Amino acid sequence: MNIGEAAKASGVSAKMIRYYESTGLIPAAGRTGSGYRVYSDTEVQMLRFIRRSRDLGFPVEKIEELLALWRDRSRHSADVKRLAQEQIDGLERKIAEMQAMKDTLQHLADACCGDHRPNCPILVDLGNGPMP
Amino acid sequence: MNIGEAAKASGVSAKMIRYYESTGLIPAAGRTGSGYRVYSDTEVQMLRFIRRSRDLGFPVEKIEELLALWRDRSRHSADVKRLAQEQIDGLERKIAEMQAMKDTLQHLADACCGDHRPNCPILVDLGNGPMP
DNA sequence: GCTTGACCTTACCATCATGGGAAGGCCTAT
DNA sequence: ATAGGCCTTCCCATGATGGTAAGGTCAAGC
Repeated sequence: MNIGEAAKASGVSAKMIRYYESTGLIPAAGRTGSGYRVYSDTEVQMLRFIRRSRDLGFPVEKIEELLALWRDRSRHSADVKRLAQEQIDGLERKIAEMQAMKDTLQHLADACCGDHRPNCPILVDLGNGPMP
Repeated sequence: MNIGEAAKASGVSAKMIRYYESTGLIPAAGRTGSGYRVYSDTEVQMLRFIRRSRDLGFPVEKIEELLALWRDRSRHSADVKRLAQEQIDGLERKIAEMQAMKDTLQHLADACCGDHRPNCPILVDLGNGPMP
């Protein structure tokens, strides 16, 4: 399989496959005589693992740890669960932060009549609102 | 007021004030004879407006529009409300996305016993889970 | 065997908002 | 006068991804 086929099969773009190789997240792929990268099913599975982990929001740094555990047949599932829980907690924090922004904005937007007049509580808040 | 004082008074770091000036988000500040930037209360208020807008998640690009409306005394509040609503919608989308990630992870973590054994449904999912 | 088009390679640039640091100048209090 | 704290500009880094350009390769059709 060349890089384009591996990309289609894994859902990771060719560009990103090369990037992951350059940063050491995945080992350097084999090459044909003319320099094309070659991928086996095993390597494609690893790429799918990475893709799925990215889809769940794990940063590449954490995926490195996940991959190490994946390969380690004597891993403790507690270590995997801990990484997952940390990710859940991080998501929770970001969600709460964005929900707070959204609530504030919704409150302001509700108070704005949104017509042709210049009068606007949203702008008033942005100009005079609470300081950090 | 010099840049350090303006930073303290507005909550925007000196670094970012210079950056906003370099990108044209704010007009170039006046200078003392020796080249120090000088800020008036009006300019500090504009910086606070920016800071508050950033805290509500607006990208700088949108803040440019908000600032223009802020200065425009014949604005239509409908335009402000539209910007706010777009921001609310964007936040909503990101929240939903992250909530879906979190739910999936929670489900997987709940199924992982998290002990010393290597057996782990989280890794199984990452390796074989749904394709994009 | 030659052309064509699709693919591969590397290398560089851009994003977006922010921080870090270096090298050098200015200002104020002692 | 000197020390330390502020200012200036300039350059680099982040994180994950996309774009583009210049050049090599492969496979299919003629």
